[in-house]
Amino acid sequence: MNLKELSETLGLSQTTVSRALNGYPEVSEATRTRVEMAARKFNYSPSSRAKGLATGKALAIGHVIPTRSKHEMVNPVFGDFIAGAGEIYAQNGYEMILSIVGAENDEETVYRGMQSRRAVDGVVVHGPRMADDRIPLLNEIGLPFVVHGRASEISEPYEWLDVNNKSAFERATRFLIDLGHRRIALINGLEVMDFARRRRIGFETAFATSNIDLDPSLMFSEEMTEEFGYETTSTLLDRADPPTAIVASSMIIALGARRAIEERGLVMGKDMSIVTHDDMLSYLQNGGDVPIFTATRSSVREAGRKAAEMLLQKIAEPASPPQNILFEAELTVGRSTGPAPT
Amino acid sequence: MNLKELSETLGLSQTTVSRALNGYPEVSEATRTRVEMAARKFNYSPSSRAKGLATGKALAIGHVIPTRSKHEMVNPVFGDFIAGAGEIYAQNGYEMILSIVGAENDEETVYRGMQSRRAVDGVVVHGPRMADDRIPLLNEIGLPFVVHGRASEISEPYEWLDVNNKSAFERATRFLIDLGHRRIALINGLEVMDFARRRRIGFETAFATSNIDLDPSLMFSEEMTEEFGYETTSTLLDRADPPTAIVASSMIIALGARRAIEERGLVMGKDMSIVTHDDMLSYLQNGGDVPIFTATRSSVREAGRKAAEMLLQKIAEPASPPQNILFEAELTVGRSTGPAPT
DNA sequence: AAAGCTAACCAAAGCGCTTTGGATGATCGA
DNA sequence: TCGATCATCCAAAGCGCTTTGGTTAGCTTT
Repeated sequence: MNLKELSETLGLSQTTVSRALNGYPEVSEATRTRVEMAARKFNYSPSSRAKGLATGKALAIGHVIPTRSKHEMVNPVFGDFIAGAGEIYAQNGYEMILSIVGAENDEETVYRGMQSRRAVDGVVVHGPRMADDRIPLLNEIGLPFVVHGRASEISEPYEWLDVNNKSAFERATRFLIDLGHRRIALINGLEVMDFARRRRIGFETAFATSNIDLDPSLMFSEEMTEEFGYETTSTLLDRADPPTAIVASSMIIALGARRAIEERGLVMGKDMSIVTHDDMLSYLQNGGDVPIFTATRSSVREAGRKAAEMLLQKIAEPASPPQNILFEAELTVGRSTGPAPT
Repeated sequence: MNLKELSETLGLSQTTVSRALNGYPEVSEATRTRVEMAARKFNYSPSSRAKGLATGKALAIGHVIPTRSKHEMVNPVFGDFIAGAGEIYAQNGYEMILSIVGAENDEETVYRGMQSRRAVDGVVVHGPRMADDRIPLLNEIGLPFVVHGRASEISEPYEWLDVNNKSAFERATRFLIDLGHRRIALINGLEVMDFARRRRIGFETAFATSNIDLDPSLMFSEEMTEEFGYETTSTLLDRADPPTAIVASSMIIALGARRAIEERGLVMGKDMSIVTHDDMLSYLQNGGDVPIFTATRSSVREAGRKAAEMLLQKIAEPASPPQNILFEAELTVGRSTGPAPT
């Protein structure tokens, strides 16, 4: 069923039917309801391609997911993020177009392609890296975008929302210091990723402001897998001078760390304290009345919702100045931390 | 830059330019290369909406992700699956449209909407349930689809690809039985999900064919979270008659189980054996020279690739009979299993 | 009662592409 | 040399919508 057929069935012009369906005022209420009933009855919805062509809008948002790391890893955070964003798109009649891109040089092609094919009205940039070249690119080609995270070393203005990674990790570290810990390890994500760098800086700042020396050999940076958490913690525990606490950059890492700890018959929160960042993923709930892990938490699903809202607003008002939102993570105390063993 | 402008720049008709770009023969090689160069130079690609309107194809595939479970959980498997599918779409000039749907009654609306808006040429059905009503629906409205998994109790033919869950779990269970285990627990996903039921049947079959009684109080079925694996295993270990082995339905569950085991100072593979199903997710590698977990493994990313290929082929040849593919999982032995303690 | 409004509708153009149905000149067979 | 065949190219229609620029009939004004 298309517009023409529907309007013929109703004995009306396409114009009137279109206007009735789109809520224009120059249509009597009587005919409007008549049209709406018919549309429902025949299960008519306007072809999105035709509508897009006529209006010049794509009514779609692109999400480009980079997987250019060693293992072509799809960041587990991503599922929950787009679930959040998807809610907002659905409410506003937008579609979500996903593009998974592996090799580095393809990235520019994908964005330019989306733009020149007019496939999307805007994009969400995932996993920003330091000095990320996607930001100047998108600004240049004039495709509206919002970044989930930030890119250091980029001075031009752009729209982003981020967790305050630095302050979160500074507070997490200080929390451990206050518990008497002095040798604290950081098991972080890859430092090409902007968030990882900010977290390290937060970690270092806590030491600096507490006038405690930090041992650089306790800082690790790799892709955030369970294996990495396990291996690193194992190595740490086998050292002559193991740390008494660990700050981990993700639940997955923390799970690996816990495995190494418990494998040795040690007790988390007693022999070794852990604070982790928790993205509050739906299948990795840090649950219980008292959470397992002490964690800096910030819902990535909520971030997805917010990012989508920002982008839709930017598209509606392209001239408005770029918005920036900084979430503050909350530090929730669980059972994985305790005073430093004496 | 659009077709009209490009053709004017070249001093050619739109027809010729279009044909040159789409590889039609009635264009001289000389002009074809001239056109291609110009297209590249001006970064021209045809508007996907206009192209879609003109050809009647959407050049897009829909993925509808249900999250109607308790925690609105996004199945972690899904990220890797679409990464696989995305590769194939990219190679064939298709776009992937994602729709996350929460409430049950919305599901039909989403599919019908995609169909009547002509937004997609086909869809991939995720997470099939028993007697899944999406299958008759899609057959009825004539939207090409392929199911990742199967739906029992549905007799009409449809296109699917699946892991042989029954045989995998039967083999896993028999493997434990051969090691001398008699009391074996099953920690499974929700049984509304078709795969979970098939796995239980495989589990039961192994017992039946070995003439061993199985204790129904050792079978558990819930959403597959780390917490569920942990709580269930904890309860099991605290029983007077704990099992000596566990068959787990996902790595996430297995991680929870391991936590419960090691928390009690027990050793996995000695005091308690675990076999898990491993979807080979990129961030949950069951790595090492000898894998940590003995597992039935089957790459969900590969499944995504295959599903995409099947669907594109179905779209190209709608009249062809539905294809069905059954992957056989491999059983790889890791360190989580050993002979039953005497 | 004529002029002016307004409410309600409509015909047709246009969005950017593909495709049908020619047109044109060059080449070829006889 | 002349019609036939090819190789190239093109004008225009059509995909399904929105939107511009009307028209028409019924009411107010004065």
